[in-house]
Amino acid sequence: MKKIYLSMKEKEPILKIFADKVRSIRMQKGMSQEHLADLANMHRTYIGMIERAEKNITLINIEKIAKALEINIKDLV
Amino acid sequence: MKKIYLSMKEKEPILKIFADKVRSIRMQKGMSQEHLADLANMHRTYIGMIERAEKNITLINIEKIAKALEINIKDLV
DNA sequence: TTATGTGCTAACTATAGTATGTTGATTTTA
DNA sequence: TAAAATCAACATACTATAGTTAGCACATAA
Repeated sequence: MKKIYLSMKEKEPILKIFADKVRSIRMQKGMSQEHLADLANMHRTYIGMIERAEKNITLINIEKIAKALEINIKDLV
Repeated sequence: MKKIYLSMKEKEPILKIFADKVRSIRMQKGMSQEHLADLANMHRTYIGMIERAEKNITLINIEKIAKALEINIKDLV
């Protein structure tokens, strides 16, 4: 039997808000997804998934991204 | 072979901060873990784990707890 | 063309989320 | 004060999904 992986296809509003903030702040800083990923010690494609609101990110990773973007966590939620 | 479940034994600072905020706001409102769990549509023991900083909570659940406590997400992070 | 940036599928491993049950401490009430 | 009820810690253990990665497609730029 084939497993199906949807992972957040329906785009929870809170994830969409988070996603948009990450993307807009990253672009403001002229940073590529890959560069942000390196700074946050994450994988390029994971940042992509976050910015497409496809993953329900955990608090520890929210903090990692905030640090990489040099902003306060509060400004991401 | 026996599986070992440690789940966040080392208490990440960010989780501890979150945990303490949930607990203090919950107690300020004279609410039991069980009552908060009901309001947030979660299990009693899960709230306990969060308040002991044993789980790396996801953004959707952060929002659920904030709503149950009638506060802004920003005040939890 | 070659390099850079992103989207997207797929698949795997680690762990978050859910739940049951026991213990012990404190509070309430009979 | 004994019993009953309430509250929370903690040990398991299962299932769902977050986290990580490889690889291909398709732009646009240089």
